[in-house]
Amino acid sequence: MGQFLGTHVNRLDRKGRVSVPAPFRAVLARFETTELILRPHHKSACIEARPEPEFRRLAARLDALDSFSDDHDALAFALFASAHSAIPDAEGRIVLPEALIAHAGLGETVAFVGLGRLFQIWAPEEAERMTRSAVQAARERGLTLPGGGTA
Amino acid sequence: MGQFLGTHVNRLDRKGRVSVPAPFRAVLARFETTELILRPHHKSACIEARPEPEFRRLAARLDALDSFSDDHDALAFALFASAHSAIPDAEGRIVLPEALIAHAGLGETVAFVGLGRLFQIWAPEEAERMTRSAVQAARERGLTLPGGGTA
DNA sequence: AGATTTCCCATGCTATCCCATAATCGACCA
DNA sequence: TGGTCGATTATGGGATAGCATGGGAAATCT
Repeated sequence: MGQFLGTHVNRLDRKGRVSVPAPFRAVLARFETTELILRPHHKSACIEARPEPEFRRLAARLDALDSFSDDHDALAFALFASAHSAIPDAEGRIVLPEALIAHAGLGETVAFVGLGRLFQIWAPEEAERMTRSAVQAARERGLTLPGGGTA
Repeated sequence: MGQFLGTHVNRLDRKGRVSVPAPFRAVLARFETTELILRPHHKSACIEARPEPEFRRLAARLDALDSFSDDHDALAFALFASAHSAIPDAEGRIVLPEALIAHAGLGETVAFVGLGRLFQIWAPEEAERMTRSAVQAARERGLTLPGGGTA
């Protein structure tokens, strides 16, 4: 399995630890890393997690910009300043930083939502609401993928 | 045979397992995979199943969209968040996730409906009704296949 | 030293594998 | 052409390994 798929709800314990779903860890291995880069999503109340190589790919796009421009600085801040590194321990758990827990409004349980090359961490209720509205948007607005027929 | 053809009714056991029809497994092999991606259909009460490479083809279209747009996020959610990976075991069975069973309203038996490059899983009664009405709709509305060419 | 974090071990649970049986299909032969 | 045999398929149940989770001990920082 090469991409992050599905929604998995796990428990966030008193120490701020949570098990990364086993299938996600398998995907991580496919990226030939153990390291995850966690960032607060710039719009939504969730944490965005990428395998380190994938994050690197994203960061590489910065190089296209002039390193002395204001745009470059702003983007660099957004990308790096509130990012955290996390490596699952022997049991497959990571600790979520306080700041990110607050940003996502997480409680006792958290939902891991697979999104292909990355995944997000939501409060379970919010994750379900997002999924619902995304599916409905796809249905009503006829959102479809470019370059082809019906999904 | 390179395409999923016909309708096959199999039993869903207490553990949520069901045998993938042997001919379908043969088609899967043609795709050079053992992995299936299962998703709830966004409109109908059924499960949609694709060979992993076929799903990947679909997902690749997302890359055409700006990765920070709202449309991209919504689409990614709709596509990935409720997807499940399934690999037939040595006996050719897969387990259907609880959420998908509920979505499709499945009971003791399930119908596998071949649809070419993908197949769907329905409650048998619904499957029969669908094929009936689909044929009728095609006849009444004079539906034809796009892409022309020889009959 | 106190507090916080990381590592390590223990446990219940669930999904996965494995084997055994039954039913079906197709082939081959008379 | 009808019947029998063989092989593959579908299905059921039990064993096993992996996973999520909780608590405690060692290590680290301040």
